[in-house]
Amino acid sequence: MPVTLKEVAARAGVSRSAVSRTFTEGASVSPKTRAKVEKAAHELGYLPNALASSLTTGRTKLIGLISNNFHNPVFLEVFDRFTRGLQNRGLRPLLVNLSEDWSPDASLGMLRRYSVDAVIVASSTLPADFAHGFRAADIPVVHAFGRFSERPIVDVVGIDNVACGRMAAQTLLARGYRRIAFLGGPERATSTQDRLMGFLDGLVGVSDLTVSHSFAADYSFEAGRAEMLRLLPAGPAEAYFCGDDILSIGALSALRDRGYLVPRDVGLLGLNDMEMAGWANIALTTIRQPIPEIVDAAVEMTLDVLDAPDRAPESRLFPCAIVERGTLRGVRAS
Amino acid sequence: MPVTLKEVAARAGVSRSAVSRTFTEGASVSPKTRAKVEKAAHELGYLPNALASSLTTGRTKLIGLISNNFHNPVFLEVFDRFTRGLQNRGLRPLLVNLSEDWSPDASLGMLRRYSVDAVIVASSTLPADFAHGFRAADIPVVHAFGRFSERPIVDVVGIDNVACGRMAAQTLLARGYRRIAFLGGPERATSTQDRLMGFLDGLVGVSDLTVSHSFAADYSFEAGRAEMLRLLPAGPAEAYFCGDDILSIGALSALRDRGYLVPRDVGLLGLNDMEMAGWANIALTTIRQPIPEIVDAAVEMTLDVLDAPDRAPESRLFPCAIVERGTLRGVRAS
DNA sequence: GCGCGGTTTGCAACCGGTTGCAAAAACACC
DNA sequence: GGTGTTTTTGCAACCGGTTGCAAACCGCGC
Repeated sequence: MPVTLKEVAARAGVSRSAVSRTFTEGASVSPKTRAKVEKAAHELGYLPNALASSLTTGRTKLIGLISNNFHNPVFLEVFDRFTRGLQNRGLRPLLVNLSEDWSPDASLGMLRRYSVDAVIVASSTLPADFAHGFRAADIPVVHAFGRFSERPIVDVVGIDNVACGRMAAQTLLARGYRRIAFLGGPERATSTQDRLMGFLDGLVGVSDLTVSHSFAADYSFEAGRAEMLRLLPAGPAEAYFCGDDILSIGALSALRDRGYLVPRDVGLLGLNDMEMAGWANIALTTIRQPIPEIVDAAVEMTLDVLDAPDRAPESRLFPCAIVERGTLRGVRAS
Repeated sequence: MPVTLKEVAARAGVSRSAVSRTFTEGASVSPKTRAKVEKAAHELGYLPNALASSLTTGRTKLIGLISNNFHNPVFLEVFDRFTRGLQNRGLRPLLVNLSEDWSPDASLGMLRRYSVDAVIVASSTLPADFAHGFRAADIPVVHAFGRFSERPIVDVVGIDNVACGRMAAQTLLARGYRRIAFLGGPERATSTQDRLMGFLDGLVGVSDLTVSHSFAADYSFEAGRAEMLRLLPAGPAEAYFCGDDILSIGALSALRDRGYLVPRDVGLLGLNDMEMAGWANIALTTIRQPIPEIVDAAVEMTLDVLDAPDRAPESRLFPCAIVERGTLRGVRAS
C-alpha cells in the first residue's frame, strides 16, 4: 500500500538504482536526476522502507533497550533520557520489559529475530551471565548501571558502587552515628553487593560500632517500606544507608508511620538523587549518581560500538557526591 | 553473519520453502521434513529474520508507542503495563519520546519508514490533529487517555473527563467547601479542558460559591508546585481540584513550604490514583483513573485493529471513582 | 571531430524471507 | 496394481530495497 521505490522511479523516468542513490548518503547522482527523483518522491509521498534497506545494508538502527526497573521512578528519568538520546542520533529504541513473564532468553530470541544493531541493558539487578547470550549472537551490549570490571566482557558505564558504599560509611561516621545499618536492594544485585562491601570496608577499624544490614526484595517504594517495617519492632538503628532513593523513601514512610522523626530519631541516607529526592516533603540526603552523564555515555558507547564492533569492551565510571538535604543530622566534631 | 534459511535448507537437505514453511503457522509440512528442518535449525542456532519476512507478509509486529509524558511518574506504570501487554501478545513497542527536539512530523516519518503495524498514543496533551497524519498514511492509531467522541476519528480509550470534573465538584461541595478552584494541567490539553468544563458544570446553580481556575505548564511536580506558589500570595482557596495527582503532589509541597496544613487549612483533590498517591507521607484523596484497564483495553484494541483494519474507530470509556485518603476534610451535613 | 578521464546511469544479482502453482508423493479405495 | 484424491514439495517470482560492474555520457583539450 505505501509508495515504493519502483513507483518513484517510474514517475521520475529513471531506474530504481537512481532513486535508491538519491536517498543514500554519499552516492553518486547528478543534480538533475536528483531533482527529478525528489520531485516525484515528494509528489507521491514516498519514504524509503528502513526495514527493506536493512536487509542489504545489515544495519537496522534498532537498539534493544532492556530493563527490569519499572517500579523505581528514577527509571522514568532514565527512559526519558535514553529515548531522546537514541532518537536524536537516528537510533530506534525497541523497549523490552524483563518481568516474570518475559525471560532473558525470550528477549534474546526476539531481539535476534529483529536484528537489533545493539542492546542497551539498563539495570543493576540482572544475573551476571545475562549479557553472554548477546555476545554469543554477536550483538554488542552496553550495560548501563552495571558492575565495573578491569576486563569487562561488555561495555559498562556506571558508578563505582564500592566507593559509594565507602562514602556512605564516612558520611554517617562524620555525623557521629555509631549504630548504623545498610538497607540494601535485592541481595543478588551486584550494585547491592558492592555498596555493602564498600560500606563495611569504610567502617573497618572504627571502634564502638554496631553495624547490621538487610535487603529489600526489590528496588521499589513498597519493598523499602516493608523492609523497614520488618526491622522496626526490634528498634531502629541510629542511621540507615539505603541502597537506593526509592528504598529510602519507602523507609521514610515506614518510620513516620511508626512515629519516628527523621532525622531527629533516625537518619537516612539514599543513593541516586532522583528528582523526587529533592521534593520539599521528602528532602532526602543522598549520594548523587550522575544519571544524565551515565545515560549519555551509554548512548555514545553504543554509537562507538556500531562503528567499531571489534573494539575491546570498556568500563566508564562517573564520580558520585553527597547531596545534603534534610534526613541526616549535621556533622559533629568527633 | 547470522544463520539464514538457505543454510538450514542445505543442511536439512530440503528446499528453502520447506524451511520457511516449518516456521510459519499453519503451513503444510510433513512431520518428517519438519523434524529434519527443526534438527538442522537447532544445530545451527537458526532464528527466522522477522524483518525479512515482514517484507512479504506486510506485518512487522512493530507498534509505535508514542508519549510525551516523561515527567509524570504515573507513566512509568503506564509504560510497564504497555510493554508487558504488547510483548506478551507478540508485539514490539518502538518507543517514541515526543519532546521539543522531536516533532510529531519527525515521529510520523520515522514510524512510516519502519512500517509499524499500528501506533499507540499515550497522552492527553497532544494537538487534536496529531492522529491525522497516521490515518493519512494508513497506520491505525489507538489513543490511550484521549478525548471521548461520539464519532471518533481514531480508536480512543480513556475516561470521561467531563464526568470526572463533575465528580470533583460534587466531592468538594459535599464537604462544605465554598471557595474552590481548579488547578489544571496545560491549558491546551483536552483532558484539562474537559475536566474544567465538567467541574464548572457541576457547580452550576449552587449559590455563595467563589470559583477560580488556573493552569500548570505541564503535568509535572515542578509545574504543580510552581503554579501553587504563584497562587498563594493572593491567599489560597479552601480546596483545589488538581488536574492530576502529580500536580496535587507539587501543590502539596508548595503548601507545606508556606506553612499551610492539608487538609486543615486547604483541601486537595487529585486525579489518577497513581501508586505514589497512596504513599503514607502523601495520602492523597483522589479520583481513581483505572489505568490497568485502560492500558489493557488499548492493547486489545490494537490487536483488533490489526485483524480488521477497516472497522470503524471506537471509543471506550472506563468509570472513575473517588479514593478517600487524607487531603480533604470529611463530608458535612449541608 | 576525436580521444581522454571522470561522472552518472542502468542492469542484474543479491539481502532473507514468502507464496502461488504445478509436479511429485502419499494415501485411500476398489 | 490401478485409479482418484489429498498432501507435500520445489520452482520461481516476488517483497522493497542496495550495490558491483560495465556501458553511456559528459566536458575538455587538441
